[in-house]
This record gives sequence, structure tokens and C-alpha cells, in this order.
Amino acid sequence: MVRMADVAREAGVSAMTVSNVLNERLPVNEPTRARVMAAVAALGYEVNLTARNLRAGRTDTVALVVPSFHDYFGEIADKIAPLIEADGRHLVLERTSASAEHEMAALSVARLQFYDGVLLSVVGLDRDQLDRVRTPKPIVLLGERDVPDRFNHVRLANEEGARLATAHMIEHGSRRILALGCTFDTAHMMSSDRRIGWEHALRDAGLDVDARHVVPVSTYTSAAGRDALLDVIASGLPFDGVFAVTDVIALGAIAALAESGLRVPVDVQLAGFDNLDMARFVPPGLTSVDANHEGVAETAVGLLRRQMAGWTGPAEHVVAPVRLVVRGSTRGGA
Amino acid sequence: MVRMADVAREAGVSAMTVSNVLNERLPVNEPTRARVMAAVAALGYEVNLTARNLRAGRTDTVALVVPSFHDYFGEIADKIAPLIEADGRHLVLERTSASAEHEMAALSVARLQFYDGVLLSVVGLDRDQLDRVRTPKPIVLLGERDVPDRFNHVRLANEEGARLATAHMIEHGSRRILALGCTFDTAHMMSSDRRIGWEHALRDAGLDVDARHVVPVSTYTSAAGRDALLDVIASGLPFDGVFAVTDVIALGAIAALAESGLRVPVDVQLAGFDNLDMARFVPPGLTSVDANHEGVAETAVGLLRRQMAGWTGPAEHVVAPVRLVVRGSTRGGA
DNA sequence: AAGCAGCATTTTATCGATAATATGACGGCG
DNA sequence: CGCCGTCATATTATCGATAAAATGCTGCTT
Repeated sequence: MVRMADVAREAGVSAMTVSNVLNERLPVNEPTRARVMAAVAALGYEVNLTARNLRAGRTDTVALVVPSFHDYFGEIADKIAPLIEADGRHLVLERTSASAEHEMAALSVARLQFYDGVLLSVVGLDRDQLDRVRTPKPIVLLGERDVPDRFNHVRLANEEGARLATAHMIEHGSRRILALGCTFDTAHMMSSDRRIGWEHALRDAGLDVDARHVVPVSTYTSAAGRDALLDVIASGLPFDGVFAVTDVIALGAIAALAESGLRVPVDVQLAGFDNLDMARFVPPGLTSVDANHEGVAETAVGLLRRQMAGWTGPAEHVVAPVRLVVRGSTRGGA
Repeated sequence: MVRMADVAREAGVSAMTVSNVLNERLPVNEPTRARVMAAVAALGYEVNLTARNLRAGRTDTVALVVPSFHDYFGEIADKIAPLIEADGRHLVLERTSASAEHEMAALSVARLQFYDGVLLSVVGLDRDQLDRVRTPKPIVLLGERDVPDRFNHVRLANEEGARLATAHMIEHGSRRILALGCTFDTAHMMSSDRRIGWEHALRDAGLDVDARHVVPVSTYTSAAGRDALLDVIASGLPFDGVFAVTDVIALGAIAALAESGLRVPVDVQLAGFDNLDMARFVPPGLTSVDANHEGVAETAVGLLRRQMAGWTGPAEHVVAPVRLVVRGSTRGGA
């Protein structure tokens, strides 16, 4: 491997001069500069980023740590990447499998050394565990958990989104709306916050909250959503609307409804959450709560960028606003 | 930041002993070991991976470099991650935006230093550009490009997959099958290889190949697939089947057909390629060519693992077999 | 009792770049 | 003509861990 010292010898200068040419730190005379550049080209030299990182403490790389590379996270990652690259940094993704252990590992001193900053999508860690994380590295947390004040945090207006979706289906005639993938377990905040929004909408409309309408799923996959809804259908519990806690689960619900001969939106209205790309295309179009991925990405990257630039003021806790995108799966749609 | 030397001082030993305890390289007496471990715990020490990387030339990290984090690549990444983790290594994803420039950068000496090996999904680079890459790092190429012999490479049986899907639709009555997202441009091998398979199926059945049936798309997105198919429908060109070059495009086709009042599979049969998770759930179920993601992942990781273990034999070029998964979007389905 | 094998631990040198500091050449000024 | 400031470049020390070599101790052999 060709080192800076090799380039220096080739150009008849010191390593430091090569460094100065490449990093434009101290001025270098034009003839010298040209000789160095020629030597770099001749030898095909490229800087050793590991060595630079060790000495200079900078990697020009940001990590986005997500539970899985799939679906929602893949989409948001593609929104975040250009924003990071616009600052001349790289974005890399790491995966936690939604386990607290892996999330903790991602925040360990050891892993953080590789990055100038980290965007962490928190799913498994609770407030106490996060409170134990002591690191000087810029971090922005994403996701629907409760986090200590000192972390910058961007989350969605879960309750409001669920309320909007549910109220919309009520307005168009649904009276017995399942909360598919929701839960009473407050530890899982995404699905319990969204359940609370669903309850609000029911109460606001003077409808009863029936605990049997809260249908948990074993995992946040389409397959689990489909299975859970098929079970409900088999049980004979009547319903005329489904609020699915995510679009991925809503897709499973679409499959279950189609298999069971229930028509959307005539027999059952359906709404999801996240407004994934797919929601536009799955017939008859999936009504979904849109959290403005790009806005979330910009906010999160903005907070991170500020920290990486050395800002040390108090952390911010942003709740990203949501809106309902109405499509054919509910009766207000086209 | 607490260093190994700090731990050594705390435990009353040399840094080398700490290193030996943590890495289990040379044996260390139990009492000493215990003192070191206590000091590690007391100070909350964690190894500096950058320093280790510089000295030992090892990162225990593998990069998967993909065009985008979306859809197909997100799914395959989630298959690859556990295999890499099983060897005690980390997987990180990098993104190239499908540009040759970014792909080249990912293969640059500079970026490679961060990783013990790289899985690169080639989309933009051609054979000549790849031939210029000189690096001793283990690399496995994925994807449908033509690559120099010296690289390990895993690709799919594109032609065969397209042939299977098309033949299946012919068998069930389609006579005018569009090749949506395919192209005559042989530079883009995925879409031209799949077009060739489509042609084979037509010829085998004694049908004419009509160039108007090859419908290009502007990008490999559902939106572009939908738009392209809507244009065909508006043009009045008759067709009774669609082979979509990917499931993502097929999803766009489903939307276009639904909007146009064409019934799947009664009026038009439809088949995709990739067998994404989504294909099972989108009504009426998307018939798709399955490339066995897990098998591809295992093959690719196996080739990479072998190189990382020091094997230097000739590179392998694996063509992963495919099979057709029949669902409701074609008339052979349920 | 001298010598040596075997083991635990320490010392030294190094990975490659760069921040901080030092050196040296040249021009301007009194 | 001698002193000083300025600018370009070189030297030195360091980031933190580890491979390889050196040290030193114990106990065994003859």
C-alpha cells in the first residue's frame, strides 16, 4: 500500500508538505504543489482514512442505525442520505434487529469512534438504558420512544395521526373500527400512542371503545398483520373499518380482506400509517397518515449537523406534524 | 477518552497485558486477568477500533454497497446481515445512487480500508471500469452486469426467469404480452437479459416478437411503471399480459391496470421479478420470479468469507437459479 | 549447583497521518 | 550592512493499539 511518505519521497518533499497539499491546510508554492500532485497521480496514492481518523479524530462519516433495512427505514434512509452527502460526508446504515442490546452496542464508545455523528432509530431501548449512555459524540434519536431530555429527538405525532385516520373512517360511516397492530402495552410507545389516538377519535364521535377491537400482531410484518386479521374474521367479531398501525401491516390486512371476500372500501374501510411509496399503488390506494419523511429527515439531519458543528445548547425534542392522505381504501377517496 | 494505558495503570500491569486479556492472544494468569477485567469495568474502557484497525489491519466489518436502500436491496440486506453477524462481524450499508462514480468511490482504496470485505451491487460500472480496480481487499460483486473474470460474482438467471414467467402467461392464454421496463439497450443487462428471456418464450410458443411490446421505463420505480403502462393503454395498443422487469414496476402496473378498469388476471395477466415480500400480499397476489434471496445471500457471503479467510484460488461466477412463484395475478394461480 | 525449558509479562517498534513547533531562506528597512 | 519579519517547508511528537522480541521468574534436570 502506498503511503504519504512514498509520495513525499517521489516528489522530493516531506510528508507534511504532501498533507498540506492534499488538505489545503497550509499554503504550498505552486511548483511544489504540482510536483506533489504529479507524484500522487503517478503512485495512485489515496489517503489512509483510518490513520487520519486516529490522528485527527474525524471520519466524515455519519451512521444511521435502524432496526431493519426494510420498508419504512429503507425509505427514510434514502431521504437522509442526500442531506448528509450535501455536507461532504458519507452515510452508512447499521442494523440492530430491533434489539436493545444491539442498539446499546451501536451507541458504545467503540462503534461511535467510526463516526462523526449518529442517527439512531430507537425501538428497544428504554429511557433508563438511554440515560446510561454517556458519550460526547453528536447523536440524534429518532422514533417513538420516550427519551431523556439531553438527547436531541425527532418523533411523529402518533396520537394525532391515528386520530385523524380513525376520525376520517368514522366520518365516512365506519362504526366498528379495529386497531390492528395496536396494543395496551405502554412500553411499546408507537403502537400504544397510536391506539390512544384511535380511542380519542372513537370517544370524540361518541362511540364505545371495545377492547376486543385492539388486535395485536406478533411482529410488524405484513404476514403477521394478515394472520391477525384473518383470526378476527374467523372469530366472527363484526367490524367495518381497520386502522392499521403501519402501512406494512395494512398491506397484510388488504390481503386478508381480499382473501375473505370483503371489499375495500365498500364493506371495510382501511387506513395505514407512514404513507410508504407502496401505498399509492396498491389498489384501491391505501389511505395513510403521512409523516413527511423528507421533513423528518431534514429536521433530524439539521439537529445532527448543528451538533457536529460544535453547538452545545440544550437538546431539542421535535414532534413532526402529520396529515392524512386519503386514497381509495376509505370512502372519502377517489 | 479512557485508553488501554489507563486501564494498565489502574491494574498495575502493562498495556500489552491488557491487550492480551481482552483479545485472548497470549495466556494471562488468572489473578492478573481478574485485576485487568476489574479495571476495565471500573473505568468503562472500550477498545479504540480505529487504532486497532490501523495497527492490526482488521475492522471486523463488511460493507454492502447498494444503489439504494429501498425495496429489493433492503430485503436482500436483511438476509445478508445475519450471515455476516454469524461470523462475529458487522455489516454496514453504503449507497451509490446507482452512479458509476459512487460505485468506483466505494471501491477506492480509501473507503476499502474501513472494511475487511465488500459486497458490491454493480449497476453503473461497466467491465472496463471494473477492470481498472486494483485492490487486494476481498470483494464479491452482485448484480446483472458483465464483470471481469477475476472478480467473484453472483448474478441471477435473468433470461430463464423472464422466460418462465412469460411462458406461464402464454400457457394460460395470453398472446400479446408487454415487456414492461425491458429494453433493447444491451448496456443495461438486467433489463435486456430479461427481455431476451421474454423473447425466447414468445418464439418457443410460435408467437411474434413485436418491438412495440417492449416498453421502457424512465426509472425503476412503481411510479414510472405505472406511467409507462398508462401511456400504452392510452395509445390503444392491445395487450393481454404484462411481464414486468421487477416487482416494483409490477406494482406500478397493478395500479395502472386498476385505474384503467382492466381486471387482473381476467383481462390481463401480470408477472413480476424478484418475489419481494410485498408480492404475496398485494391482491390478487403477484406471480413473480423468485431468485431465492437467502440462497443468493448465502452464496455471496460464502464467497466473501472464503476470501477473507485468505483463500486465493480463482474467482467464481455463480448464476443463481430461479423459479416461478405463481399467484393470483396469472391464471394458473389460486 | 549450574543450566535450561517454559511460561508470564514487559519493552520496543510500528501502523499512517497530522498538529504543533522548528528551521531556514529571502526581502525590506533603517 | 545587519537585523527582523514573513513565508515555505521540515522535524518532532502523538493519536491508541498490537506484533514481535526481550526480560525475568519458576521449577526441573543432571
